Amino acid sequence: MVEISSDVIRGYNDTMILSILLKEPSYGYEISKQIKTITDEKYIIKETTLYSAFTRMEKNGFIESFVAEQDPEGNSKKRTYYRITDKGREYYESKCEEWELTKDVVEKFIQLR
Amino acid sequence: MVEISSDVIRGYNDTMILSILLKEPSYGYEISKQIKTITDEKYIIKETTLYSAFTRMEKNGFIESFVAEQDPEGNSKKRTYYRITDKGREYYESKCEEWELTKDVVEKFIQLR
DNA sequence: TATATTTACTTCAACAGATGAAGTACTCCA
DNA sequence: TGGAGTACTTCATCTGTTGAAGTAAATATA
Repeated sequence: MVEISSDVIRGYNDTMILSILLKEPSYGYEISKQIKTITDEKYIIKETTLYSAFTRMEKNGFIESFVAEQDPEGNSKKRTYYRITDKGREYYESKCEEWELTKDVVEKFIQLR
Repeated sequence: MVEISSDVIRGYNDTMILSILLKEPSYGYEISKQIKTITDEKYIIKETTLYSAFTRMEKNGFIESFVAEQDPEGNSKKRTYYRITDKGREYYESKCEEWELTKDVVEKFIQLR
């Protein structure tokens, strides 16, 4: 079973999270489930990786947080939602461009079978 | 100008070096020039990255070093050459497999234009 | 011949992102 | 009543990358 090493995916955790937030605001647990589903369980983001990415990206102005209740009555558990900012959208797009370049570069050294 | 961030390439510096050593033994300066040429200068490996990769990979048994003279008379500058081991070849192959998986995963989150 | 550039490294300290361990607390279902 | 699931937080540690700086021989240029 081939596994993805963290050193490879390192540069793209933020991009994955942002790509999910492009559609609508979301929160940690939900985003981690989505990443799992989208990748057919090939990649499962670690909790600490995810939450530290939130902190970092909020500091960088790529996302904004807001607290919301799980149900409208307000008698349920609180969640911290995140929404992507314009700066985040720009960053995401630059990462997509970077990916094309990275792929070209890495593939010069990869032998396909 | 799109630039490759070190966090992206992190997992593949070793792979690039090994891919060059697959053909024949080589040394630092030569390998760095080859990476530059092969990638059309899109990626230039930093000296410290390169030499720390050598140390790490030798420790892991992926490469072996030997010192050789630049010309047969032995009156020239010494170089440390590296040669890939069987373990290194295995590692390289596993990295190639991993790459295919990584590419699939990342591309689920990338928007092409 | 003097000097600048290229070749070929080494050492070291600092940094950033990923991660394991551990803990908290609430909800839901059997 | 208790276990699984949800939804996080804190903290210490690790690894690979990097900048800065230094060394020294070989080669090109003036």
